[in-house]
Amino acid sequence: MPELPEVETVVRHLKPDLVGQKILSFQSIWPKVLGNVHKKYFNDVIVGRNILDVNRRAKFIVLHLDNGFIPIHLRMTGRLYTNDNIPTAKHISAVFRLSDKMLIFQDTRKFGRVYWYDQWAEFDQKHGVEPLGELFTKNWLQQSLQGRKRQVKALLLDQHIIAGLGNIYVDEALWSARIHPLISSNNISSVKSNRLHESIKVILEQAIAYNGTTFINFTFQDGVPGSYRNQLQVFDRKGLPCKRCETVIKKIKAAGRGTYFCPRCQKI
DNA sequence: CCGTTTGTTCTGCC
DNA sequence: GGGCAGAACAAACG
Repeated sequence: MPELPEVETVVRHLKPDLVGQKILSFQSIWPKVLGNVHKKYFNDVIVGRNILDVNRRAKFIVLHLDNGFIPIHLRMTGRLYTNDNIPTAKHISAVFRLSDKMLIFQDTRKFGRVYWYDQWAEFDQKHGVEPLGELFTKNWLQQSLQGRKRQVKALLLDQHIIAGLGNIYVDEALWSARIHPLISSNNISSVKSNRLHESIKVILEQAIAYNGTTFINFTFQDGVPGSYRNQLQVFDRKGLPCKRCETVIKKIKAAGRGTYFCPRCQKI
């Protein structure tokens, strides 16, 4: 379940491998892998094009071509990696044949999708503010919370508002800022809002530094796994003592997701 | 069969 | 009609 730090990690690993490569062919193994474009058109528009850059927007890995953009969403179980040969692994959704390697999209549950946009703005405007970008200020967060009456966890998971946070890092950030996941966003004080702002930034930056968390069995091509799992303070700690006050961590449903919090540190 | 996962899409309520 | 909550959905697995 890759979130912002995991997608960022994938991008940083793939970028040197992909920039400068030419797309020779594209093969969709899983018929529904293309999200917003037909196979024939996609083939026509990308074959022979060069990869100029690779970056991240929200939870998308974006290949920048000289005539448009290929955003790839991993959803829950997607993996993107390069390989010298045609892959023999199971659950391959798609393969890009490049100048001197293969780009493999492997996805056990097949929720992941590949998209096509010829205009950056059309893709970009679908997503909210980047929590590590310049627009994510203390003021912005405070107004975004104050101006709505939504459960704060649901608000933070809403990709149209903030782009890139998922279940794990929302729970971590709310614990760190001592905010109950179900509190209505307009009832969050400016002190807590500022604390949340800081928590989100620090947690995401640290998770990136650790190459992310959430790939349970994930290793990169060079065998390095994401190790932020060892830094988690509250997620997946149901029944264990809070690391701040030793109260037993509870698990509830919030925004339809399993949600971990400390009932003493995070009061409504 | 059920629960779990993400983000989109829908339905229904106020 | 907007804002919101919650359910359904796409798929696979244990």
